[in-house]
Amino acid sequence: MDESKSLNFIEQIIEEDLESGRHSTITTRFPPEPNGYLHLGHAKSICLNFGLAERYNGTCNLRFDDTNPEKEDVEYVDSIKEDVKWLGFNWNGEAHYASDYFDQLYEFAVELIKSGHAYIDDQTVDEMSTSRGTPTRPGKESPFRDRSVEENLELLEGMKSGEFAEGTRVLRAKIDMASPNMHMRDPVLYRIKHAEHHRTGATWFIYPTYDFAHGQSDSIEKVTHSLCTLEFEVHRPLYNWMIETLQIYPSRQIEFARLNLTYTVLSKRKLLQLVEEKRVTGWDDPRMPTISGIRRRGYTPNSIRNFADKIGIAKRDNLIDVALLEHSVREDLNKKSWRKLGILDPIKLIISNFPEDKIEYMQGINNPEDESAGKREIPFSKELYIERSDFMEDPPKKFFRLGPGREVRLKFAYIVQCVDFKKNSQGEIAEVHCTYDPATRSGSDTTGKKVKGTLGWVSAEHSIDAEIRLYDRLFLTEDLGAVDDDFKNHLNPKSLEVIESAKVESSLESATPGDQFQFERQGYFIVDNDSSEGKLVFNRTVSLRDNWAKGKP
RNA sequence: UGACCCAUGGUGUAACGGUAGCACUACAGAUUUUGGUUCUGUUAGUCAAGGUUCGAAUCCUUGUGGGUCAACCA
Repeated sequence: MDESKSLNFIEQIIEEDLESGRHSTITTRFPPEPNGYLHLGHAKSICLNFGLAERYNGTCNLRFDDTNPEKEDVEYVDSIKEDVKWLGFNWNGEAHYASDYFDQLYEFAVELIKSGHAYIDDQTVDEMSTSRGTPTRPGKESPFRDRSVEENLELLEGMKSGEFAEGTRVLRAKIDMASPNMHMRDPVLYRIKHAEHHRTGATWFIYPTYDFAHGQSDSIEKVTHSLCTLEFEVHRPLYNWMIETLQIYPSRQIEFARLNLTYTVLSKRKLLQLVEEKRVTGWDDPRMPTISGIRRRGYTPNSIRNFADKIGIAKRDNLIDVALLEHSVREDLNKKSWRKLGILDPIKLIISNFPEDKIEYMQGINNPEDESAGKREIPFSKELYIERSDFMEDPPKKFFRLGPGREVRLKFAYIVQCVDFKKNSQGEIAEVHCTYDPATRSGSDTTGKKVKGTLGWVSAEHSIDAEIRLYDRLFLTEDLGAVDDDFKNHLNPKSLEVIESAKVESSLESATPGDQFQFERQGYFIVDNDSSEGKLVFNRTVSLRDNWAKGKP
């Protein structure tokens, strides 16, 4: 189908492996630590791992890398599962956990000791840190490095049964303290933690480190291609050392560049700060780049998957323009959303020659991109609301909207001409007075009249009030990776503007949370969960492209 | 001041020794009862210098620039 599409470097590796017969099928995995909410960076990885499995008829596991109990929680496990499902992916079988393998991992540790490849080190954290050396200077071997197998086994057993206090000793691999790769200088394999684990409870007093758990878990699950981000590149020699030394299934680690987005932070640590310091309302604040945030904002699974597709996979560092993300939602929503009329900042428009009590029903096209969406009836009357920005007392030539004497079409309705306007005591426009031409009714216009502008409107009497939350980018700085002061200094103070009483068309009365619409000429909106009986709350997902606003100074 | 990784328009990403293509952005035009959509077009790129070759974005060397690594985090 997409034969013509060029392959990224990982797909090339996979196809080679398939062709050479090295693998007959592939297994990938998405391995989050359940210590926070997933964000767009994870979405890239999810789409990669699950997408590859789909494409090559393989399988993709969901595996929680839960080796650090203090930071982890089931709350995160649940949200991660929900987010993966929301993106439309199904993991193979049940979710897996590194903690499922704690017994096996312990056996591996015993094995390493027996073969002389691991030892218990009693040095303090500081001692170990100094003896590890620096990237430019080799480290020194620990004085405990040559303990006997028996003693090591005994001590490990002691660590396991909780005999020793936290921090008193660790299990280390015996590799090479002079290696130019810091990760090969006798890395820590097990540390003592007398902590409650969200799944294994209090059964363990020792927990494996990432380096001892991750690769082995891949191997246990017979993961063929273990994809991770570039910063793990230096761990690969260790990953392979474990496979060779333990003689276990040879999963292959392949690294790709993580996602960076303009005007966005994608780091669990920083996002956590925003939540904890209440700079946002929570992990699912619609301004957050978390999956739960963008979902609430109105981004669709489809738009995220398309986005992931467009940004590609490579090894070079990148900074993706957030405009590409916005393009992806607009593309998706344009095809699917039903159009509605909604006025964010209303002013009255009164049609002086329209009968006082008359109500006419206009035919509204639900979606010009999809004829099967059909039409709806929209009540039209003498008093309407239009957008404040659609009228100017003294408009420039290129302004295609209303001004004294000017004519515009009211969408799906009549052409009106402005004959007068009134201001309030603050000097703001309060009312615009027009006359309409009955012969210009939409669909049966006999005049052949052409106007430059078409305006949205709602009937004053029939429209319903709504709260609309307009979101803008959370940060003002394009490349937040390049700032050296506190990233929070770059927060956009106007990232949220709440409009308390917008006027929207009456057909929205039955809208429920999660429903998505386009307000014509405005943007895409989703009904928020904060909506209650009689009070709709909309989140603006993204505005429409606006070539007029762009041209203005 | 060591090891490893990376370098293609403004931003991403292809081209696998043989015409540098695609998407986004920007700009211009056409269509339009959304200043939306759609369509057409324009600007714009191989980090540098050497080398190999009939031919180099691609291979080699050197340089330059960027990134990663010194948690009992992942």
